[in-house]
Amino acid sequence: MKRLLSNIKIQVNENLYNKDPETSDLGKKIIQNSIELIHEIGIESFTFKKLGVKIQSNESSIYRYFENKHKLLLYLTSWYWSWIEYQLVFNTFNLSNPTDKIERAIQVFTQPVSEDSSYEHINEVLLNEIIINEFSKSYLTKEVDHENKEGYFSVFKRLITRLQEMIVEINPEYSYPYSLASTVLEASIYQSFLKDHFPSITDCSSSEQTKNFLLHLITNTLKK
Amino acid sequence: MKRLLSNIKIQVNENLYNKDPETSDLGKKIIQNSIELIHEIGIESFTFKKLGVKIQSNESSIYRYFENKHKLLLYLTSWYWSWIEYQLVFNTFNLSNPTDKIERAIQVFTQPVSEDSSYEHINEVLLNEIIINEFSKSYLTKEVDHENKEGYFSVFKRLITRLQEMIVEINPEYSYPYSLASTVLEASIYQSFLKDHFPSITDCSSSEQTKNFLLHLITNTLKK
Amino acid sequence: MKRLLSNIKIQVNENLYNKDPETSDLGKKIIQNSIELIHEIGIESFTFKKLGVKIQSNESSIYRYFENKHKLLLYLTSWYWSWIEYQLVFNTFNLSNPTDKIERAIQVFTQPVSEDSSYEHINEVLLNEIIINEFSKSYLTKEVDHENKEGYFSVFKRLITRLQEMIVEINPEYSYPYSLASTVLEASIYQSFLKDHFPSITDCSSSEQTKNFLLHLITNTLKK
Amino acid sequence: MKRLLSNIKIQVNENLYNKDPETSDLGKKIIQNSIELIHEIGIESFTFKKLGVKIQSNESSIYRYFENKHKLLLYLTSWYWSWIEYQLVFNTFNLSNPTDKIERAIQVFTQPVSEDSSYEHINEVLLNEIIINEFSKSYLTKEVDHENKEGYFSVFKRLITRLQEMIVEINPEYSYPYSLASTVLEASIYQSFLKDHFPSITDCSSSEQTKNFLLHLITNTLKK
DNA sequence: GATGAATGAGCGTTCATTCAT
DNA sequence: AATGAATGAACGCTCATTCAT
Repeated sequence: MKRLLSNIKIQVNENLYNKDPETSDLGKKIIQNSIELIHEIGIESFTFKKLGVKIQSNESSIYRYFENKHKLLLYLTSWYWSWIEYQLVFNTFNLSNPTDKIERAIQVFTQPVSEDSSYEHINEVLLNEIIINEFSKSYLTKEVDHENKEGYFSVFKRLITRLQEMIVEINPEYSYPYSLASTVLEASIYQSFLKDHFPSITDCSSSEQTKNFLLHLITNTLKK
Repeated sequence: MKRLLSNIKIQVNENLYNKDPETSDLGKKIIQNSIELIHEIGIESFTFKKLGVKIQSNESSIYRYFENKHKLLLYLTSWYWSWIEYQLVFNTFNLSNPTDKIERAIQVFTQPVSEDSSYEHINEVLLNEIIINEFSKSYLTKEVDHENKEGYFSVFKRLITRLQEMIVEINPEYSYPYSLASTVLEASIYQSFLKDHFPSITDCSSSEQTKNFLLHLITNTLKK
Repeated sequence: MKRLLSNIKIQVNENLYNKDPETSDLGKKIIQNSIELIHEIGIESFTFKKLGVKIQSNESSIYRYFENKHKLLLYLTSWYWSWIEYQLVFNTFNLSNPTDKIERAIQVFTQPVSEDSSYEHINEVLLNEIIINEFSKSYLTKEVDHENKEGYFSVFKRLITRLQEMIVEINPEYSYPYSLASTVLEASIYQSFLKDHFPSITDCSSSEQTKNFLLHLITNTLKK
Repeated sequence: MKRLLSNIKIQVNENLYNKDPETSDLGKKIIQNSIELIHEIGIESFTFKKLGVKIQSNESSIYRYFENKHKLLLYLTSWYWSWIEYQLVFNTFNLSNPTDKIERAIQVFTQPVSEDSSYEHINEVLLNEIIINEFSKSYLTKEVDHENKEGYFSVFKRLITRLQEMIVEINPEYSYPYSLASTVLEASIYQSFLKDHFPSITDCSSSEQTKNFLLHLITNTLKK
């Protein structure tokens, strides 16, 4: 057992915000309402102006917390992946059988999200849908390399590394553990999107099916 | 052998443009330069204004061809997938062995793109990179369902269906042929992105490796 | 009996058009459809582009007939007033009693317009509503003095002069025959607008009432 | 004596502005300069861009006050009619003779406007000319019914109602008090326009004459 | 004569952001 | 710390018009 849960309080790279939104009511209001608003209108249409109207506060107040909407999106996605990592570690802790571990991991990635009462101002269900619809936009930018160096994606990469480690445990000789891990995590998001918008090119019409699809994929691929 | 090559001249859904850019010099100039410009600065920063400057023409002239930059992106991605479909069909034509077919298919998806001299005004190499960086933004929008109904993504879906058919040929009992097909095509793009920007979470540092990774994944998954 | 009907064929100041729309099918189509379109969307939203779409012809073709939409509006309003003048002269011809004449005149101005089959491509009913809604915009411009010199409003002024002459016939000593004439003609349009949009500040809810209101106004005012 | 002066501070329907221009220096500057600019170039040519240049401020700042130029025009005309109403009430207050009242009313409508020092940033002389040239455009639109419901024309309608009440006082049996009131107010504007641009169809070459014309018209019309 | 293509100019608006309080 | 006001910049688009055929 190596690293253990470094983020119990769900920490997020502190360069993603000017002022930690967790430290004030306005900050929490910003987080809560930005999740609702981005979910509702999409990140392209989302503006600090509109968020300001929603929280009945001037847009300039939001700038005290986040430099721009892109940083806010990075904050939200980082929080999400941190929260998922927490669940992954928690759920695979103490399991010795590598296959059981992988199964649990896939379960964490594919099971329907339900609200986590520990974080009152965060609606994890909506946040999950934001991940599905907006996460890739957070790295498909011209600034990705710079932002990667700043560590804005480190939680996400650590999550994939954890999955890769489980893969290696099953088959240490497999040549593409990282690629398999990243493909599986991406697929868990992607199939979810297809289910809702392009059902004709997916067989996963439930999270159960997605889980089975990915589990079968991963275990078969790793068979020696 | 069912459908044969329906798009030799690379046809694109005609609702994606106001006026077919293939029918005039200005139109071709728009295509050629938009590929270069989107590749260079990304779709977010890309505007008709900037394109107008680049082609030394007023942005209003571009509106004669495309309603907005989103439609232009859809045009370019549709063109790309149509071109890939052409290669897929061409390369798998007359092959009787299903495994050979799949191998060829994966090769088409993963091999480095080289310029196709048949389409002078289109730089397929740049276009491929646009697909990697921008394709997902073309459907991750609030309008996706409406645009899907309009048929803007039909080429892409048909391509996945072709791959799915090959998968079924290999193992007719496999439960997730569509999901496997869509996952593999998405992975071919995704791993390409990771190679360039997040090398720490992929093992594919060459197209050869991506091909082997996906081929191994697909064949192992389909083993009975 | 002085001037008689100078415009049997409803002539319009020839500087209002580049090419007489009466002389070709396209020209008549332009007139007919511009009346429908201006009536439907108002002169502000009306453009040659939209008219071009409606008549399935390029906007540039319309420029061969009219310099711009303002000239077209002037053409239509001139035509209308010419047509009204024709009816006025026709209806008051041979009447010797000045009071009868005035009554007929008011009737011409206030009675509901019905289509005149002599002019197939012109819908007089719609044109009348255009007058009500758009006529004042044709002269409330910075170019009014220049356009007045060009004679673009001469039909309208001649019409008022005809009414003024009738007023003088009734009471040659009345000091404001022109002002009374112009006020009455304007009121006939204005009350019509109020009836439809500001009913709380008019008592004329029918053309009959408008006629009586104006007739009473004019005759009482002229009483010695 | 019924209602008394409800607008001493010249109130305007608050839906006509985003932010009350009276509450800041920039707001007053906008009002003052928009009056000058609309007077100079007309409402068609008037744009927020040009106004921005004139007040050396960005056009976007003007949007903080007014949604668009049409709303600004409605604001100015509402202000004007409110100011006229104020004068009407003030001048007819305490008069018991109905004929005297009407005379005063007509005088208010026709006398040359002179600057009112109480409102420093408003040039009433120019504003009066704007009314003459642009007021009708404020209601001759496709949105008039909706805007009427919003109450944008209530001051104007109240003014006409006041005049109508005076008319009824003189002759309670007269059938068209509203139409007479609206005709007279409209005529006071219209004759003013004719005087400047179509002198051949008016006899009113001075405000004195306009007053006499209207006074004679109204009193004769109301004679039993 | 009629049309299709192209274009310059500018409109109305929004955005992200800064400044002053 | 939070906010209201102000702003520069640019976006997406339409308009009126001209040119070449």
